Amino acid sequence: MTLSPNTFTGEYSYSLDSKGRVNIPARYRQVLSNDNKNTFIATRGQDACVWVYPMIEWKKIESELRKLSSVSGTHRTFIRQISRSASPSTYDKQGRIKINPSLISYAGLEKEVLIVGVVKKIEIWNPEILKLVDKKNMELDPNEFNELSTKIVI
Amino acid sequence: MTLSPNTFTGEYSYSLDSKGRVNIPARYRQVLSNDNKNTFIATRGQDACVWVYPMIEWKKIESELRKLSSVSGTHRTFIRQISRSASPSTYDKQGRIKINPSLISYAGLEKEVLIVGVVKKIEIWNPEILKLVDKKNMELDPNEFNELSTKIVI
DNA sequence: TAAGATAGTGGGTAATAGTGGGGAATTTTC
DNA sequence: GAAAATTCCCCACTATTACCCACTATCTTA
Repeated sequence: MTLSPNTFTGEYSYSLDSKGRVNIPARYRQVLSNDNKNTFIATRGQDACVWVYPMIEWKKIESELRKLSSVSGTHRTFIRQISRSASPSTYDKQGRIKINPSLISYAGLEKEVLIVGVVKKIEIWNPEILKLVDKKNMELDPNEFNELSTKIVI
Repeated sequence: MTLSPNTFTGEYSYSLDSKGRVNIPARYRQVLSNDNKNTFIATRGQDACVWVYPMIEWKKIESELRKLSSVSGTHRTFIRQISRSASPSTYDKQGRIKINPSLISYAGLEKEVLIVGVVKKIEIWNPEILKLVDKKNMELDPNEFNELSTKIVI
């Protein structure tokens, strides 16, 4: 039952408690490689959700950001936008990480929360919002979908 | 919870006290390598904010300055600008550094202050001003921005 | 199907982090 | 050289966080 390390699939319904903690599904914790030091980085998703990277994966992004130059205004803005919402959290004895308040409000999270594994990272959604976003996307980009399907064979 | 040394992410809301002191977030102090000797260098940002470098990172900038002839004209001007207003500050027992009055007025800082980790350095903003700057930047170069994000963010 | 093990949820408490201010030491100014 | 101002170091209070324990639900295995 050992899948590829640091690879997340499947979805789970968990709860966000009053202290802003969410459980990372046991299966996700089990596939984490040791060099992650039980640590994830939570940040704003492109969609209205929270993206959670295992530490190793985030470091790749970080090293790309380091290569950008502060001489360029666009680069500065870009670095700031990505970096400002990123905060690390090591999971506790019960397997929970802390999501900070600004991320919770960005993603509109309430008590019931949907955790979705999207291969390299994990998404945390308000299930209501995901339902809406899904619906909209399906209507919007049937073409892009077709295009994708020629590239990726399942 | 040990991420890369001397790397700053996330944002924090702190206050600038009547003596011109701001707290450096505990998490930032924790990732500092020892050779920084608890010292930061505060200087004018390219945007309307204060840039705060850990000492080690600042030394790299100084060495760029010494190699002036080998870098481009813009780069040279850039380095000179930030170098001339730079002043070091070692944080006190409570983790605060002193920001000198000319920097405070340059960045338009008031009591409430936003501290943003931008990977190699730290920015200190008046939150109102950052909001305006953000808005302007987003409108300015959406294309380059998207290009960057497809390359770097996964 | 019973019993042990594992997983998820909630909450209390000790330790840490942030804020404000006092007073000694040092520098500046007249 | 004395007074004033500034800087630096320390202490104290409060809010927040991280850590720990306990309970329940679910899954596994005999």
